[in-house]
Order: sequence, then structure tokens, then C-alpha cells
Amino acid sequence: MRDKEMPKAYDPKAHEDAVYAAWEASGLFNPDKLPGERKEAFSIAMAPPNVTGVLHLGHALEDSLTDAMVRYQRMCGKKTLYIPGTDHAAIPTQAKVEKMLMKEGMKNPRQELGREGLVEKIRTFAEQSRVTILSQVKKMGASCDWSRLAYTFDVSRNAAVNELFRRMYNDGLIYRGYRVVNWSTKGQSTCSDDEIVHVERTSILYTFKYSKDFPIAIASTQPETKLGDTAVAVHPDDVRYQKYIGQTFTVDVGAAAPRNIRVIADEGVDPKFGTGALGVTPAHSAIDFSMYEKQKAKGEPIEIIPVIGTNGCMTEEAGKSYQGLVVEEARGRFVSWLQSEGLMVKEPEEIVQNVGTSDRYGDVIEALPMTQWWLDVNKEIPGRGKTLRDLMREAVTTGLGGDGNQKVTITPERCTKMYLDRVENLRDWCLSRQIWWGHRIPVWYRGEEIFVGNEAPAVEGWEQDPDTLDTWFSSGSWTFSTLGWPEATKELKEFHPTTWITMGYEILYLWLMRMILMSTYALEQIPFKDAYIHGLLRDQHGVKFSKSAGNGIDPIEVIENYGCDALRLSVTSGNTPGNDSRFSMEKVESARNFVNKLWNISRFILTTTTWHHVESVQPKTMADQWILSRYESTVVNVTKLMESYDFSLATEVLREFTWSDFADWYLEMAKVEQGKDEMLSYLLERILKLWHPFLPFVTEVIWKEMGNTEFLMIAPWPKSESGINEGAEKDMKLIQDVITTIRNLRAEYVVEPGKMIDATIVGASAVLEEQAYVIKGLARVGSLTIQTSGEKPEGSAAATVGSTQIYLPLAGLVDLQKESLRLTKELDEVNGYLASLAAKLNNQEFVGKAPAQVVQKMRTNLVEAEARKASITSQLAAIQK
RNA sequence: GGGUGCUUAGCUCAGUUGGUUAGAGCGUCUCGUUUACACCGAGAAGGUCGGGGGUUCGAGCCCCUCAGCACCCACCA
Repeated sequence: MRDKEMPKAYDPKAHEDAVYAAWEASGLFNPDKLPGERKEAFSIAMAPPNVTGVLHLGHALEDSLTDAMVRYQRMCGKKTLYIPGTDHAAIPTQAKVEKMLMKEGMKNPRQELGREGLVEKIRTFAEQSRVTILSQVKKMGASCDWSRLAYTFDVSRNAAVNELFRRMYNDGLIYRGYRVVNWSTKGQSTCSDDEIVHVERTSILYTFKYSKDFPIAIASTQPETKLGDTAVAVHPDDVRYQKYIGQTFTVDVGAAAPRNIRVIADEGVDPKFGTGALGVTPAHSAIDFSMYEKQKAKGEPIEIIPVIGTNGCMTEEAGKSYQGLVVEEARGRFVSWLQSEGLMVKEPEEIVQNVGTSDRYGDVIEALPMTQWWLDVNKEIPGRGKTLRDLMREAVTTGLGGDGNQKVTITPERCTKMYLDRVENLRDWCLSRQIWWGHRIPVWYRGEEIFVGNEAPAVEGWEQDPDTLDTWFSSGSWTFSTLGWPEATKELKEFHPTTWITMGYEILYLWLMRMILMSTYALEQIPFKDAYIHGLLRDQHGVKFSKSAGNGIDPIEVIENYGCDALRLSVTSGNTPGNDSRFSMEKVESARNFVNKLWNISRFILTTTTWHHVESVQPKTMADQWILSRYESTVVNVTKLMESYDFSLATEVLREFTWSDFADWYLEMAKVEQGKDEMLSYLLERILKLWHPFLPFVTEVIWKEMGNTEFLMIAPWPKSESGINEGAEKDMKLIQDVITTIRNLRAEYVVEPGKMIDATIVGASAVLEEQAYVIKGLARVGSLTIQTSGEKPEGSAAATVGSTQIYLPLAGLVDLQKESLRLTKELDEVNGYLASLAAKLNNQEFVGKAPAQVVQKMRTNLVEAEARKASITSQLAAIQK
């Protein structure tokens, strides 16, 4: 016994900050300062949270999974690096600050503040947000190396971005081109295909002709764009229109000038939809633009006439009656005109269609032709004989260049399929943005001259491109820009490709794909070997957490009230790769309860024994042998589950072992058997180690309570030691069943819990004899009689465990009718079971085809069930006598 | 239009390569302060694994089909 004081309940608030500070001060988050010889490296680049706000539950989930992995690997003796960082998140951050400024009364922040002024405002906001979010990451217990803290928008990352751009430009992959882009009027910027969210809405489909003498009717939900039509496309085989193909008609639709409409053939036109003819507006539709390019290539060019401007209003080209109108107004006016001219050939009809909206500004994306910077995914990379698309495909299939060591494995596997589908349908990536918060495009112009480089040309007269880069251009290089690229650093050599990464499926295309693209291009290496894709956390009703739903939960508040460990465990368990899971305070409570249980298990051991490190133990009793066997299978299973990233199951296995096997059974048996110092010390140490990746704080606190001076964080992960003891497990099962059955009878006959009761067991075995004291202790039996055979004592309650009968003398209490009813029910059950077993064993095909093992098992079961039946039958007979 | 996931106890979810009588947590019911823990202990109730068909000696698991829910992708103007 030692004089040890531990509070009855674990108070996370009293420990967490101090424990984190101690970890941080120890320097052990830094792989270079880890003790021992660590040959194998393990590295993870944190998915950098955006500096747009605060930590949300999604981060909590991700941090929990990642940090569990990191802590596990560190304990396994790997040289473990977890790089923290934040993302400047170009559009989201600028959008957020602009919104704030407008709420404060500004009408047009860009105009009123100018580039420098606005960027300064955003920088101030981003810095505050960065500090907040990083402190919150610490609250989550993330064991990352703060000495390597990175930011997608800092000087080093800017150097990497510029170098990457320069190389891609020199390789001819980055080009400047005039094409139709996705334009957000509200954001006054382009965006990539991946930043568009399709929203379903009903639109009105108008069917009309450009003029009375135009032979073909067309349909459109955006008739105002028809002011810029320069062709009508029909299917080449469409007999209705074949005769017009190649002809040009001049029509006056009220635009600035009459339009020349050429009838062209295009395989892509569906003859069955609408009128089977498509009005071609090269300036305001990506498909129409591709037709324009095809025509140009064929030497039969059509015109391209933009009628919508970047301000979302009709241009001068749209004609006097439309110029300056926003598109909706122009649409109304154009429709009235069509009606008054009698050009509508059909009543307008409502249809459901998907429109693209900006994921950050929310407005409908307009297609506009503009000159922008693009990344070509189909062009061969000089000297490599492959395109970027090829590299992205190889990385997840054969491995880069067929090298299996350069292959990315995505968990769950179906995400690989999603990724590959996307790779095959990838279009050139629009890189330039017209917003100001972000990496400025490293291109300078002087008249017709272009200079692409890491820094401005030294001589005067050059002006830098005003645009900034898509934010994913910098996050795409995250795994290697954080390790010092383009310098050939020691870190890069040691830690790249990184080993593992976690992210939500919603950024599979935006981020995972770009990281693979960038890394395979720049380093000829994959960015990471394993990608673990997690689902979304939803609220208890399955609704996505969002501001508009008003269901937000602040993880920091949860930590304040329940502790970080409880939050971590609650989001980790019940969460399988790629699937959404629900978050609820009930789950957090349940996790908190477990944490407290672990605390009290430790409290019991530490206050009743003197804990000391035990290298190996000699089991003295059946209970010892059994718990060591259970521990063995737990350690083997949990390790296997960690290796296969099955965190949820790992926590379940551990929980079952800790609470049920260890606390409910073994500790109670230890109280009876006494003298368990060695065993308890041995097991507690190992249980804490196994839990550490999931419950870093409470395990570290207990570890310190045990008197350890080194951190649990760097203690070696437990190994398989004693082997499975099937005999002990079987024996224990019998003892557990006997105890449970006696407790059951006691409960049924309302025997006072504290009262000792006598019992008779018929069906003697060595185990029962040997463990009689355990049965007596745990089932509160006074005198226990064990005999090989015998009749049911008069006036006793009876029950059956296998072929063993148990009798409790409860004269006066026993209700024979009730007893008979219960036994009859049991008999029915066992009869049903016997019937199903017999059916199987009598089936020659089953006996012939099923593996011998399975058949043998059935036979054993049959024998057991028959014994059980005999036992029940004899009890029934005794009652009915 | 193409694709993916889900549907198992009242609720939230597990269920590894098809092999006993399908599991856990929460909730419910009964009882309970025995040298840790009421954030606890003991006991119990509760499921024809979405419907239908098929393959197999054997299906929650494999195949087909239908239904419901969720999500992703797509240039039906």
C-alpha cells in the first residue's frame, strides 16, 4: 500500500494545458530530438486549416485521427515528423474580409481601400485568425513540430510557388490563353471548375426563332445571350436541318449589329432535345466556345461576340436597348421582344436544370471569354514523355513509372476510382485569379515582352501581372514546400514522400489531386504513400454543420466541458473511412465516462499497490493466465488495426478489454485473490500505452502519477509477449458463466445483494474445484458444494450452464410455476438449436463439402447442446415431481 | 444522364477473406453505496440484418432486381 492521493474524478481542465506545455517544452515533437536510434522516418503534413476563422468539429476529427497515427508511429520507434501549418485560403479569406468590411458600411472595399489597403486589412485579419487557430490546434493535443511551422503564404512557400510556376512555364505547361472562363461577378474573379457548386433550380425554357425568315427554331433558358449568337449547331444526321448546314443567315435580333448565323454540324447536339438545334454563343458557353475553336480549325470560322461584361451587365455589343442592363433585366426585355415580334414558336416551359454557382461568393457563374493563365494537363512534359494527366494516373495505379514504391494508396479504395474518373475528365486548370489576397503571378510585362521568374527583372519598366494564383497552387506543393523545396534539403530527402495524410472527401479533387500533380511534376515523387479519406461530421440528426443551419458546435467549448480526450475518442470511434458520421454530446459524454473509468482503474491500482515497471510476469492463477491471454490478443489486434488505419475498431477492442475484461472481471478477481502487484503494474502500464494515441492527456497524467520521469509519449509501443492461452480462456468462460448464472438467479429471486447464499453445483470439474473461491467471492456464495452427480435439492432454484447444474437453496422463495415456465422456454430454445444442428449434420452435402473444421465444430456443439438439454430436462422433471 | 455510399436493436453505429444461436455504446426496465469509479456496479428486455429473386452444403456478407435516403460528377441548349 502506498500513500497515494488521486481525486475520485478525472478533471481534464486541471491537467491538459500543463501537459501540452510540458510536451512542447521537451522538444520531443521534433523528430531530430527524439531519443534512441530511429532509422525509419514517418512524416505527415498537417492539412493546413484556413485562416478564415476558428477550429470547427471537422478539424477536431481530422486532428484526432492524424495525431493518433502520429503518436502511434512515434511510440513504434519511428523518426516521426508532423508538420503544422495554416493556409491563406485566397478567395475564402478575401471574401470573408470584404463581407466584414461591407457589413461595417463600406460599399466597395476594393475601390475604397485600393489594393495595398485591402491586402493590409486581410493580412491583419488572417494573422489574428492564424494565431487563434494554431492555439486551438494545440488544445486538440496535436503533437506537431512547431519549429517547422509553415504557412502557405510565407516567404519560403512563396519561393516554392514562384519556382514551380517558372518551371512549368518553361516546360510549356503553363500558358496564357483567351478562352471562356468561369466568372463570378460578385467576386470579380475567375474560378476553376472545382470551385463551382452546382445548384438545382427551375428555369424557363424559351423556344423561338431569331427572325421570321430564319428556318430553324432554337431553345434557351438564357435567351439574352442569343444577342451574341453566331451559329446554330445541328446534328449532322438530322434530316430536318441537313440542307441548311454550311449556310449563313443574317438576322437582326436588336443587338448592336445584325448577326451572321452560320448553320454548323456537331455530333454533340441531341436531335431529340428541344428543337434539335442549338444556338451557338461562343462567348458565353464553354461548349459553344469549343465549337468556335473547332470551326476555326476547320477553316470555317464563326465570330465570337461577348454581350455580357465582367460586371454582369450587357455590353455595348448587345445593342442600345440592352446595354447596361443586368442579365435578368435583359432577359425579360428580350423575351418581350420575341413575343411582340411573334417569334416564340412554343409556350415557354419550366424545366429543372443545374446551374453553376461560386462556392465562395454564391452567385451564378457566368461564362465569359478572357485572357488567363492556364495549366495544360494534356501536353507532354519535355524530357519525360508523359503529360501531367499521365503522372496523376500512374501515381495511384502502377506507381510512378511503374515503381511500386512511388504509389499512392487511397483509403477507402473507392476513392481511388473517384479520383481516376476525375483524372480522365480533367480539363486545363485556370490558374489566375483577379482577387488580391494570394501569391502574385510571377510574370512581368514590358510592352510585348514577357518575363517569368522568381523575382522582378532588375531593370526598369517591367510591370507585374496584377492577378494572383489559385490558392490550390500553393497548397498543392504543401508536402514538399514545407520541407524546404526547391532547395535540396536534408529534410526533403529524409521525409519526402511523406508517409500518410488525412483529409475529407470534399477536397479530394481540390487538394489531393493537386498535390499529386505538383509533386510528381516537381520531384518525380508521390506526395504521400497513404491517403486516408474521412467523411463529414454531421449533427445528431444527420444535418451538415453550418452557419445557416445554426447547428454549430465549438470544439473548444466541448474540450472545456468534457476534456480533449473525450472529444477525441468520441469522434474517432464509430467513424469509418470515407463515411459521414454523426456527432452528439451523448457520444462525448460516453467517451468522457470511459476516460473517467480509466482514471479510476488507475486510481485503484495506484492507491492499493506500489506501481513499478515490470518487464515480464509469471501468471499464478487461472485469472492471471486468462487476462494475459486476453491482453495478448488485444495488443495483437490493436496493432493490426492501427496498421490498417481502422481506428474505430481499435478503440472498440481496447475499450472492451479495458472495461469489461480488465475492470469488471480481472480487478474483481484480483480483489479476491490478492497479491497482484506485479500483474497489475504490468497490465496498467501496457493499457496506458495502448490508449495513448487516442487519449494522450489522461494517459500521460496517469503515467506521471505512477512516478515515471520520461514521457509516455515516447514510451515504446507494447509488443506481443505471452501468447494466447486457449485453455485459460475456456476455463474462464465457464467460471464467468457460472458466476453470471448465480447472479441472475439471485436477481430473479430478489436475494438481497449483500446477503451470502449457499450453492450446489452438479457437474464437477477440476476448474470448478480450483476456482471455487473465485465463484464464492464474485457471486457472494457462502458455502459452495461441488459434486459429480446428484438430484435437485428440495426447494431450490435451478439453472444450467452447459452440462452443469446450479442450485440455490431458496426454500419458500421459489415459485415452481415460474421456474417451470422459464425452464420450458430454455428447453424450447435448446431444442430449436438442436434441430438446426441436426439438420445440418444430417445433410450429406454439408458434411461432404464444408471444411472438416466447421463440421467438427458443429459436432462438438451438438454434444454440448444435448448435455444441456439433459440437464434442463432433469431439472424440469424434478420440479414436476 | 453517369457514378458512389448507405438501409442491421428505440437511437448512433460495428460486423475483417461467406461458417456456432448477429455485436457494442447510448437509451429502457429491475436491483444495488461490498477495500477504484453513481462519469459506477449487477441482472434483464429488445433485431425474420430495407423488399423480392438467385448462387452455395451454408448468405448480414457474393450476384441480379426493386424501393427509400444521402452525396459526387456531367456542356441537354
